[in-house]
Amino acid sequence: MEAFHRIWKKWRHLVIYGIILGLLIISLRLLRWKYVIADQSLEIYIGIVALFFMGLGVWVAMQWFKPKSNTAEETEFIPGQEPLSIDEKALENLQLTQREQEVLGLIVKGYSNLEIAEALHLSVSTIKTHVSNLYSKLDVKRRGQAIDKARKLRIVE
Amino acid sequence: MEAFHRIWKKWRHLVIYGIILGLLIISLRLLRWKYVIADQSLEIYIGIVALFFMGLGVWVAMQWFKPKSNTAEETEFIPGQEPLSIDEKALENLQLTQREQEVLGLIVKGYSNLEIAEALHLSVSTIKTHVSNLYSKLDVKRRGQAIDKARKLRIVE
DNA sequence: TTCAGCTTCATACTAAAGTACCAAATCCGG
DNA sequence: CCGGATTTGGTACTTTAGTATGAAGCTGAA
Repeated sequence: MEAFHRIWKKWRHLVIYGIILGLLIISLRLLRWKYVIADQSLEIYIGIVALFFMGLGVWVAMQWFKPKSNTAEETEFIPGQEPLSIDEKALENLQLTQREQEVLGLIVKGYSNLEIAEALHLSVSTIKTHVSNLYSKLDVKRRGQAIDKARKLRIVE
Repeated sequence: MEAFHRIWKKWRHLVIYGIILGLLIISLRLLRWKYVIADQSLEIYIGIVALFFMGLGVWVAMQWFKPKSNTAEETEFIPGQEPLSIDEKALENLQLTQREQEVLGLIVKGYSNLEIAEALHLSVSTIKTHVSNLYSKLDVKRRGQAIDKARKLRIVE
């Protein structure tokens, strides 16, 4: 069972592709089957195909958008610092993760945990986890302190 | 009931898209009744439907992952104004009392109600009263919003 | 493959914040 | 002196915020 789990983890995507191909073939066969079956069945098959391809479209888009993580890390840094720009060095020193920076950005805008969760499509529990870790790294105890510190360190807009 | 509410809040967009999808399918069926499609072009017809719905799926996913636009009100930025000074006019318009201004000043510094009470030699009850009145005048619901609004209105340092 | 770090989510709890309503003392202008 | 606004404080309650802990999946590097 353990071996199966590992194999599944590694070849999951290939299996999904296989299932998709299988479904495609099946749908095509069903379409042929339609020639022998009553006409009204065709509507159902078209609906199935439409649903399936819409789901496929969603999945494809998710694959396209999700792994689109940091490709633009390099920010040109001109010695003469802009007084209103973000202090990249301070940001690096804090070792904040991507999510923590996102959450911090919304906290500064006055979002509640629930609003942050909805904006990022996450659960409130997750937000609380990020917020707690954030406070540890910022060495603060409360939201207001975090906002104040983030502004003083110029790690948010 | 509470759980249902949370789930609804999170997935309501998907539900709406599902309804739209259903309407589209119905319209397709109606189209088929009006324009009889020759058997030879059935495969093409199916292909078009598949492509269309896959595109629709991609679009839905894009909507789903699209970051929410920030509708927060921005302060008018008049060139002649000093960007770092306190906006006295905005302050007057709010009709904040002396105490409320003091409390607001400490709130934006990250003070808790208890800390504010100690700093001003007052009880926490009193601070809560001032804070509540403050929120009413600022038209906000939470501490973070008050901080954000106070900064945007430039009524604090 | 293994492992550390990141992300996600849950439960259970405590602490802080916030609301609603009330009431008393003070201050200040008419 | 009266009355409105301010200031102070309380009780009771609901809502958010925050902590602690555990668990699981994923990813990238060793």
